[in-house]
Amino acid sequence: MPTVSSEELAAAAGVNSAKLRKDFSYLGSYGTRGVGYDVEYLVYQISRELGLTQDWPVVIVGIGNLGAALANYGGFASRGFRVAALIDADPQMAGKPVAGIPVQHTDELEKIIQDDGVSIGVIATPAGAAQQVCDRLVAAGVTSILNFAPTVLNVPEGVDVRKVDLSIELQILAFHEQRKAGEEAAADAGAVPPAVARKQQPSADQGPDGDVPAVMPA
Amino acid sequence: MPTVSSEELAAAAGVNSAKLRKDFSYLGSYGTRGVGYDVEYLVYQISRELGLTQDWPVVIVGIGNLGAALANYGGFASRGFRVAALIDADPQMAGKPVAGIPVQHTDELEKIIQDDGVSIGVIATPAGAAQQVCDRLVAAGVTSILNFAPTVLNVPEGVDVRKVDLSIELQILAFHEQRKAGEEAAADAGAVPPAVARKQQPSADQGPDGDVPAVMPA
DNA sequence: ATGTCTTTGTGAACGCGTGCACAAAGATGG
DNA sequence: CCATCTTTGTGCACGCGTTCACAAAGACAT
Repeated sequence: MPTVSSEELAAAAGVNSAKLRKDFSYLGSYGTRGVGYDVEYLVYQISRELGLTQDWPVVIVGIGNLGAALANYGGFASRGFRVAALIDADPQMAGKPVAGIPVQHTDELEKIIQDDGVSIGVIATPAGAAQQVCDRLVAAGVTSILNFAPTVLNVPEGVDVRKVDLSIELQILAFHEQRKAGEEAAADAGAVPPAVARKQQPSADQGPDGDVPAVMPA
Repeated sequence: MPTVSSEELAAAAGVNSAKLRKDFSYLGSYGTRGVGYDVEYLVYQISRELGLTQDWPVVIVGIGNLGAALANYGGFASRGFRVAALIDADPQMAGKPVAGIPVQHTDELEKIIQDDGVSIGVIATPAGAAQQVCDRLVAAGVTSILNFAPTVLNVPEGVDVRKVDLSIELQILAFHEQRKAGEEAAADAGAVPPAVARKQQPSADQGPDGDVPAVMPA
């Protein structure tokens, strides 16, 4: 029976082994003292907890460059996601296959969602259309939305929205870049405030978004 | 002179006003007691600190659907980013304009980076090509890389890498979705461990990635 | 000038997650 | 069956960020 110790896993992931064990302990006692964790069993338990064993049908609305890129993205299937439908407002797109899936017109949106029991929607439309699409998704029964449009969406209670702003990642890189450049100049007495000064961790940890202030101008 | 109080800003951003003031204080004392912050001045100071006032030339390597989507993305220009070049390995792409910018062949990579003094590179290639592209970017002088390919990149010390995995965001939504569905069933005595149980904050805070365990199987 | 009122900037307390360190558990060998 | 060795699971302490609460500062009216 192939096993791993928390120490091995921690080293591979670049985290502390105690933290890893404590995290696992929240899922239950799946390890064997003196031996470690049964790899196969552990993978199954974590997969189950994260929802990877379930089938998640998703719809992608807005089949422009980004929508097409998402439809072609290979990483979804292996994580339990299934592209149930591609939807676009342009009648010209209707029927045209993208990533092997025929694009359907926005008129079909409600029907698709209800028929397939879709609870997760991806919005890759222009900013102007996002809120409207969002409202229709929610009305049709979607309760989780991944938003790529540069707009803040208003949703009723109980609906989750995650916003992906591609420029924010660049922003963070530029922020560090700037700091690299000004490092010598700013080296004199505390010119760099503590909360902003810390650079990334020694280990491979890109630390969510933490090193950049939360508020920023449009 | 248009001003805002920390209280107003905090309410708009959904954060605590004290935290906001403390954050601002790291940048300096830009407020006026009894009045608030001069909007224009504050925006300028924050922009400058974040590097928005600088010009950041970036190159995008790999002009598939995703690369094209990035090239067309409007949010870059307003944040100080300028697409210096689009690069692709396919000779067929060379010269073809995407988002008004002609695509150049990978052979030109080093020259472009050095000529334009590019320090930020975006990798939107297939996974197989990513490390190779990365190495060339770094060798040519790039010190910050935004990686969309589903691979972990190896880079020398001093080079920043941020990885964007589009499926992780879906993962997080599915995780919450699963919890919503199983909520009634799991309502009995502590079936949901504390660290995993907490849902999103009362205020509009999608909280980086915090509510999902850091380690997960491939 | 003096007083009042608003809002900042920050010292201090609180809370939470991380890491340490160790006892308990189980495997393995004699 | 006992001793030893490995590795888990976790109580506890530390550190850091968030929040509270208030004194200081400045605007504005009288």
